[in-house]
Amino acid sequence: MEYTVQKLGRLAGISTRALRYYDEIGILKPARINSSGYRIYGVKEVDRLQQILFYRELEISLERIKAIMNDPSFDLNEALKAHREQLLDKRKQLDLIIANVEKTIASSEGRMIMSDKEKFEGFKQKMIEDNENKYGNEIRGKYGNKTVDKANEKVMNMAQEDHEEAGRLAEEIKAALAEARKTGDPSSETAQKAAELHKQWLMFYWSEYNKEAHADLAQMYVDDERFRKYYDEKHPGTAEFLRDAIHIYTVK
Amino acid sequence: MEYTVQKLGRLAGISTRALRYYDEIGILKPARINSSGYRIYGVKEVDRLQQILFYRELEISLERIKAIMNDPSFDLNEALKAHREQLLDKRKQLDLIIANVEKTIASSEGRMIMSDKEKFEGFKQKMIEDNENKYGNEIRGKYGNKTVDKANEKVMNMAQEDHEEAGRLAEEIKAALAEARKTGDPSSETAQKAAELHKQWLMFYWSEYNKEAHADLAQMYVDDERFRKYYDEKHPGTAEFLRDAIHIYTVK
DNA sequence: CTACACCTTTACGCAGCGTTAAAGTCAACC
DNA sequence: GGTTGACTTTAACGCTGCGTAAAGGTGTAG
Repeated sequence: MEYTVQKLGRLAGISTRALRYYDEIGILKPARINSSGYRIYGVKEVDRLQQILFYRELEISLERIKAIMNDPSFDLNEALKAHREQLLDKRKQLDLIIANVEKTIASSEGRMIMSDKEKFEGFKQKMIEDNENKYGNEIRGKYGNKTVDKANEKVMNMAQEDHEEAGRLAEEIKAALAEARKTGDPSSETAQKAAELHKQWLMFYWSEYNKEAHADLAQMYVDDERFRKYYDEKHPGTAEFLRDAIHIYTVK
Repeated sequence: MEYTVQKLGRLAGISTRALRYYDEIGILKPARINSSGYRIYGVKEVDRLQQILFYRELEISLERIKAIMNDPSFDLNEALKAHREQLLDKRKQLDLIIANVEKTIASSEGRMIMSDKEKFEGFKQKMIEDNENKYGNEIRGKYGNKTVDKANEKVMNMAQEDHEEAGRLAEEIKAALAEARKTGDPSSETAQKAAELHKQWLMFYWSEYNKEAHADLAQMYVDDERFRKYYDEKHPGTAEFLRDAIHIYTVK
């Protein structure tokens, strides 16, 4: 069977330009050139093109493909088996990404909540690791994995309504805190109410309440820049005020 | 948390050049520029970059990503669903290519014949031309579709271990054949053992054994140049010898 | 004060083609 | 045998997503 550029292109699903380019760079030369200068490809070229496409599917550069295929020690069978393995790996990766997209869809429809980390699961990027280490691990080490992990777990699986409810609670806490700060007294009634609200809010994320952990968390709000920023946004010192209120609350 | 180019690059697993490029094309601008002209990125930019990488993994051009992320009426949900469809398509195509590799392996081992069209299955989005293969169709007509198709099906679904086991068997057959050929007698014990091994090997690919089909296949090994080549590689006449041995084996 | 690792802009290079442009070829139908 | 229309050719520039200098400024540790 003989093919002109377009016929081979249609057969293989690539453009005529690509075939001419392959000729140009010497990775796939036609079997012969006819009297009018047309490129004519034969059976061997078809097979070679198939090989090229296999490699290209693995995102190997044409340069390297050429080197590989011109290597006299090139073992077709071995190469094919390697292809199979690599393609199976690729499929696994793809499955991860598909799972990710599905989770993201669920998340965008409010059926699920994703942690930032989850959002990027499936992408080979090592990513946040370094960063996670700086803060995440530090805090984990200090306050224990269980507390943080359980919170994460619950946050991740929490239904949307819960999230909204928690959001309302968070607003209430903010309001109560703003009110309480005017008194300047963390043991005041409003301050203690804020601490109580904070406990309730926490219970959306923690599986079980524990005074010590609550007190530790309050300290974390002061120690960790990101948390502190959240509370101190409008009124500096709020994080510390909340910590004090919670510390009083937890020993009562 | 604030990041310079290199820090953010390390965080996200991309180059500083890429970050400058993203700034240049306006897809990701730093939160601010410090007094020395350094790019400083903040939390929002980190999130945005993660989004960008997410889209990029889905093989969307930066141009489109930019449009997507700048368009306030962009429907995330719709886009995600479209992405999912594309990814599922991609997986289907990948499965086709994997099946293609499996078939090509079978073909290179002489267990199967592929039409030119088949060789590119999975690479093309659409199958357009019916490009008839001289051999494939001929032999299908001659020996029946069922035999060949069933073999294909099984090859495609075959598990890894089976494949390796089959490979070992193929080696055994080769060895037995080489041994048997010395006797020159296809009815000799070693020749019959080779035929028996060949049957076992076949059973990796056929769903059920059938003496007639086995005998037909043996004849095919002689008739078809490509199969014959595989067996005659070292010792011409081996294909015929095997055929004779199998013919004797199948009437026993 | 000196390393040295960072940062900046400018600018050319590269793969793997897509895309004209200008011109020749082939088969079919009139 | 002439025209059409789908094919082919070479030559050349364009595009994306950066890599890779080059030439210089900055930050900080020793």
